[in-house]
Amino acid sequence: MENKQEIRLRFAPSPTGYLHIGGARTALFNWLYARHYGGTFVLRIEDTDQVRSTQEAVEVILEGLKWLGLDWDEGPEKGGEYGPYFQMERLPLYQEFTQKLLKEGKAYYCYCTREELMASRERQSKEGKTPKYDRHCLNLSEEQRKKYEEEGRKPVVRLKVPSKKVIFNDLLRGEVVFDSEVLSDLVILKSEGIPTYNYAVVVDDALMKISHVMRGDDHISNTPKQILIYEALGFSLPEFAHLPMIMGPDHTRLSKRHGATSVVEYKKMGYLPEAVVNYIALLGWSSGDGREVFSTEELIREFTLEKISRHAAIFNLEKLNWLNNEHLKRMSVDSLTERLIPFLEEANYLRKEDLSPSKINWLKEIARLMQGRFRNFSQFIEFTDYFFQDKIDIEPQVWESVLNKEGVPQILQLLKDKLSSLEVWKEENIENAVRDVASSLKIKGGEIIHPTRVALTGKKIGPGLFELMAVLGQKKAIERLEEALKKLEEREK
RNA sequence: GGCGCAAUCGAACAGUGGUUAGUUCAGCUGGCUCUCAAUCAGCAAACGGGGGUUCAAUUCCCCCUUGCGCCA
Repeated sequence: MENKQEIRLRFAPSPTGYLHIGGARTALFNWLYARHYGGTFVLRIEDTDQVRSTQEAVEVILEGLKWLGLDWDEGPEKGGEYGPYFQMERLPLYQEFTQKLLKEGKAYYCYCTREELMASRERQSKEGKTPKYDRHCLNLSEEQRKKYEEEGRKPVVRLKVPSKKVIFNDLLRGEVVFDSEVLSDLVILKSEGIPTYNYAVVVDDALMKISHVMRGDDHISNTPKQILIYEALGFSLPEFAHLPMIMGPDHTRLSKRHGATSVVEYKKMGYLPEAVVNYIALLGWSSGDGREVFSTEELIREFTLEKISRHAAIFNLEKLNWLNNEHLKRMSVDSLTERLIPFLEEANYLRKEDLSPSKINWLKEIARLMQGRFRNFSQFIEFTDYFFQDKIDIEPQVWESVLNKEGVPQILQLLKDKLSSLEVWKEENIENAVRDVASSLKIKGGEIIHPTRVALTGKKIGPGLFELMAVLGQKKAIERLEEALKKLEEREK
């Protein structure tokens, strides 16, 4: 009890692509656990797949983690006392432990070629057995070894797998039992001296003193192999917890087919990182009391293993949209405005150098009007174009259904005159003006408000008209009314 | 094919050996005479099947099915 083990978790992605939603969720749960218990979060890059690993992928993964706010205590760009944190820089370590296993007779060189292995496998299948390595090279004589070497064969190293039941306790699922009889003598070091996945993971997790291995449940079947390696190496076992997977709406593994699966794409689309974190936390975890909107700090506080579910979850964009909106609503107008600016620039709605204090105040007004009325910043851009562009487009359908109607020209004409004469352009005065026009024409407010909104914004929906007009400004409002009147007149002819 | 993991409304989660099986998203209906993508109210919607154990099973056990994964 006295030397209570330090809590250390890790996220160990392969840099063969972007950081996808599933990987992000695994990273998040490890990070949350580490942060909740005051442990250490390690990032390790598993780049032993030399064909598919790229430097760009490393960068994109780091970018994704940083954007989500999942900071690591040890790993790339940070270092740490258990480095290096790239597996390709750890090759000598794997060699060292392989030599040890070889010396102890727990592993052996295997010179079998692919063809020989396939032939053996086929033979076994024919006999109705489950194919596994036939241990042809287990007890090679020096002579035979030399002969193979002379033939130019490059050996792999295999672990001599003892016959036994491998039992481990999964923190989420309880006892899981595998019979090692179904396992072949697995390759731990490939002929080029590169470790296999299962071997590198074990050496690294052990050397990096990882206390809890938390990963997707697609690794459950790898766990017995890894345990055998731990045992051969004489390392003590970490705790294991296998998280349920995240699937696409068609219940298949999340992939490009399902649209945006890269975390960075959500950044581009204008989702808040804290909302994405909140959402993926909800994929497999719950507070138990029905609350769903959590800040990242709250997640750290509340996160425990007991509340993780065991079955696969399906990624649902609708719910992310809702959650993003909830986070948006909880934001101050100031920080909302700040987050908006990069997207406004991207859309060419403004330039950074034009950001005067008065312009920023105006942006804040727009943000205040729109807060809660959009799901992500891309949508904000789409919904607010009329504030930023000189000309607006009115969809033919909208034009027909709202503006191209009997009485509308008269209404807009009257309103335009009335608004032109307004000396103080503020919400209250605008509302009075509109209501006056309505009562002088003996029509309901809505009959004037709807066509006016379309004339000014090109949209049938949006913020309350009077506050919208106040922010839009007198000049633009009148110009657009004129524009609409002109077009209506042309239609008449 | 072998082995493993899982199974509650369309989706995400709660929950219980006896409950009108709950919440959120989406859907639908209605209110808000200023629209909805805002907001409020309401409706609909689930314990995969079969055996046990038990007075009683959605809940515990077994089998099947289905889904997913790993290996081949």
